[in-house]
Amino acid sequence: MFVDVLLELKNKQTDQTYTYKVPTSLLKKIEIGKRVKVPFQHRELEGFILNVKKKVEGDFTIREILAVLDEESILNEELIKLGQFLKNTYLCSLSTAYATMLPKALKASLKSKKINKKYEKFLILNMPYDDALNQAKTKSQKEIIDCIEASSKLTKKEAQQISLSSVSTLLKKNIIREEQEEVYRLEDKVYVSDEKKILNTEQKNAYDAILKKLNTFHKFLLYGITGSGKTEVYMQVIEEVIKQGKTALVVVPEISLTPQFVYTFRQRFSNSVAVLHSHLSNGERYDEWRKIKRGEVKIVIGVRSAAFAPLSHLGIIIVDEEHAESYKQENTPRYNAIDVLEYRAELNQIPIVLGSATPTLERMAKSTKNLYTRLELKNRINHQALPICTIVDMKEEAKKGNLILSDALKNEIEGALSRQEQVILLLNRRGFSTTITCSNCGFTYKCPHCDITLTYHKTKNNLRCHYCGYTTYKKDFCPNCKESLNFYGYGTEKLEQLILKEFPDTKVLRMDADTTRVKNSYETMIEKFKNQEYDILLGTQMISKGLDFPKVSVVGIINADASLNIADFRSNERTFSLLSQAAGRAGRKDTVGTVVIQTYMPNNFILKCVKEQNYEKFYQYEMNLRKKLKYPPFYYLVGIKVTGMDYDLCSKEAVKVVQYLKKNVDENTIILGPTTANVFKVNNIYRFQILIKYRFDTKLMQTLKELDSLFILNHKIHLEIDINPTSV
DNA sequence: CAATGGAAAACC
DNA sequence: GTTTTCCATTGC
Repeated sequence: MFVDVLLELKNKQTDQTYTYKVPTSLLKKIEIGKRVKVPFQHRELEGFILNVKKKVEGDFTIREILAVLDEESILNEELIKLGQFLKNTYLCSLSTAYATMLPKALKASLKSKKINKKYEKFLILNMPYDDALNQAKTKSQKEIIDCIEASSKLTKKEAQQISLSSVSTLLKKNIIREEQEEVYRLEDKVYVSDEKKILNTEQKNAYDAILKKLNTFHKFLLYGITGSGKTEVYMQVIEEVIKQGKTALVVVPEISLTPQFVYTFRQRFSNSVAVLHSHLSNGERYDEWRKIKRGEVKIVIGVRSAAFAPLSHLGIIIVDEEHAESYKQENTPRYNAIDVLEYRAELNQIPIVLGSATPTLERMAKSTKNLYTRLELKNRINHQALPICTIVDMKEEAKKGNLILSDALKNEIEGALSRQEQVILLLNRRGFSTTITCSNCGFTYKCPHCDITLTYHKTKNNLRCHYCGYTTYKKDFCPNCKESLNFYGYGTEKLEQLILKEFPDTKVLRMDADTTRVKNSYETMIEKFKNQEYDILLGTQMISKGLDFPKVSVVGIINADASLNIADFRSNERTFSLLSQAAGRAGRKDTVGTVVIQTYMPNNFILKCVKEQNYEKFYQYEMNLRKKLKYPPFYYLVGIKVTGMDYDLCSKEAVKVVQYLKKNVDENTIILGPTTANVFKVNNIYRFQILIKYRFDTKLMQTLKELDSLFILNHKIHLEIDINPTSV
């Protein structure tokens, strides 16, 4: 018997299976999807069995498998197909695909130590209770025996808390023995059960429409404004799916910031929920993965990577906040979780529901062509009023000397604070000031490795590059001419300082990449703000996703222009969605919220749409623009980055890539570039980019594959192909 | 004509 | 990914 093994080398050169012979001793253990240890040149490597066969063709020496590493198969038929899907769609190697799909604990890593299953030791009586009690000498020994008898499983840890020495005495005398059992690292908490809510007409219609399509592959777009009760629709559909003996996969943009969402599910479905998010340790993630694999849970809630959760008997897939950009992975494999999930829905012949208050233009457009069935929730449950939105002209404010905080926003903050309500301020830039320049000689602090100015962080009094992490210390005077330095631009640190100056007695919580580095700090901060330990929450856009605080009545957008001015075809969409989401959060329970948007472009059309909360208007405007500029949903995009340490070589190769493409793609396909990337040097690596726009091109995929293979062996130039990039 | 070094190919 | 092979250049 022979097996085809995919080695754990993520190199594209070795992206093929190698054939090994199975020694008779291991014949019984052989199964597709298990990992094996094999000899490869002078080393031992791990790999997956992808095929079992009786005959071998081809001219090469065959070596034998050394060991089978798994008791149960890791990759089932569906996961194997998902890996191939990733490879074919995003042009990555198969081993990279599987490495992305599986928990890191399953990878053979030489550097970090291996992550194993966790075991807990339990104590068990070695003889009848009465005999044990008779043999016990001391009071604490008797107490331990009592405890073992009383509880079905007493852990060694618990017993040792009574008396460490007694435990060891009892063990030595063989009165008790210890046994170990595999345990999961994340404890299951007990939740108060939550009653299912009665759906309103709109929700009921959506619910009915989805139920009608259970057990068929069907795509839904659930377009419901914030507070319209999408979650309740999801939950009741899932309830029905579980009743039919199937499972559900729910994908969300970021769990740490939506504890409420998970909490509600746990209340309703108690322990049949597994959660996969980015803040789990490798061990915890491995445990959750095994729970899912073993069929111990009915529902999985997770972020992007949960698209690969090994659930069997899938009955429904739900993607919440469909417009979120975190569904696209920005490094290899550059997959989009929604594409993967749609493929999975098709494989399983089940419905997929994509929900959003501000759907992406692509999906909204497809729903008008009935490629998605659109379900609409136009009203907020309980008919809560939408927040009042004000646009403040910062040009006018600047004349008054208000560069960061407008009078209008200051008044709103004051009002909210006096009513014991909370405030959220959004500023999408961390640090204190973005540029430090000498007005005398023009010196500016710049990163020596990147094409970017350094951001000053006052709390640590250092200057940092937000691209490569380079850090240096600030001198008090210009290092060039000894004159004094000027600070330009502002970030969250400066805003925090200003707020504390303006409102001295308030408690301000700053959340950005700098304050949330420690594990669980997101969760604790969000929890503390919710418990009203703070009055004002300020932070970068990490706080804009899925915020749900009943006591927040004022949301301030400090610099709305920052996201509008980004040179990217999606910046309008991003801004509209970001501001609408933030606005939707203000005043959710009984208060009418206020949103203040500060801008230097008060007449901007997108901002007006936000103010009116008019998605339709935004949609029409933006679709027009996209059509004119030949962007999605009218054209598909492929981005290519040519990078390398040698500027000239890089530039030459980028030109060659364009020439190659022009020769080998359909004549209607548009190829733009090469141009230098936005930040043309990062970490001393120069970056050129090429953009492909196409509608139909039967040759393109094949051409891209060939192009990719041309650069596999080139160590000086790196080529990265991004299929359907979310930004350019 | 051997020694050296970097690129390409092979690895089952 | 590491090791082996190949080939051209360099050194004496």
